Amino acid sequence: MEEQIVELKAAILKAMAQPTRLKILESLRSGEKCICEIVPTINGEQSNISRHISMMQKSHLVTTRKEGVRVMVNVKNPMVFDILDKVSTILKTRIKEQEKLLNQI
Amino acid sequence: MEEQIVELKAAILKAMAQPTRLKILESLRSGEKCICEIVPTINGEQSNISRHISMMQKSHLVTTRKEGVRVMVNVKNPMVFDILDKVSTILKTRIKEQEKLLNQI
DNA sequence: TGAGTATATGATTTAATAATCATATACTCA
DNA sequence: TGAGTATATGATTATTAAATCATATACTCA
Repeated sequence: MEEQIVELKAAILKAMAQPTRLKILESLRSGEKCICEIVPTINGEQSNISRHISMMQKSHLVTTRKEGVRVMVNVKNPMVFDILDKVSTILKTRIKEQEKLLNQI
Repeated sequence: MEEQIVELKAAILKAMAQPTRLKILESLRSGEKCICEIVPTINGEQSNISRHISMMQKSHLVTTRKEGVRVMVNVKNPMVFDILDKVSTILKTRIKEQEKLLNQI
């Protein structure tokens, strides 16, 4: 696989691989939200969330549009949620395995 | 969603979100490989690859076992490949869209 | 127009990452 | 046992990331 492609793929994953950004994405499962709604939902700092959204926009993970003074954010490709679901499943599987090991003691 | 859970999910994604680690994972699609095989396959530096594999092991993404002097590596949960596939699809979709825009010029 | 609300961004600090070189460790087999 | 191969790791360097505070910008509406 070519270097450029690998880097583009890594960038997509990287844009998801951060707690604050994960929370933002999860909060967008229900659809488009303005930043002013996301901030209290995930209980974050406005400037920090603004930066993370700007980062995800540059990574083509979310789209934004202005509505008056507000900035509406949406996930560009819903397949992102499929990835988040898979990550959840991987985590659940892992925790179940750890529980099994514990029960053997 | 609880902070701990979000951090665990982010850690899983982070373990994938790096070009060298992506290459290592891709090289493991065909199954278990020793590090000495991975190094020339992805054309990387031994010490660097060793560190990345150690990192992915700590993140529970891969498992390793010793076979003589060799260390055999395998992806722990094949669902990781599903995620990589989705990332590919997202990237392809994006590039197709960009092509469409170009054709409008 | 001016107050109020929403968002962006400069500056700073702290921490984490990735790569590289050199070297140590561990195992195998002649 | 000793050479050769495979892997790990300490030390270093350079880069990037994340959070925070303060402030700037932009839009709306009374």
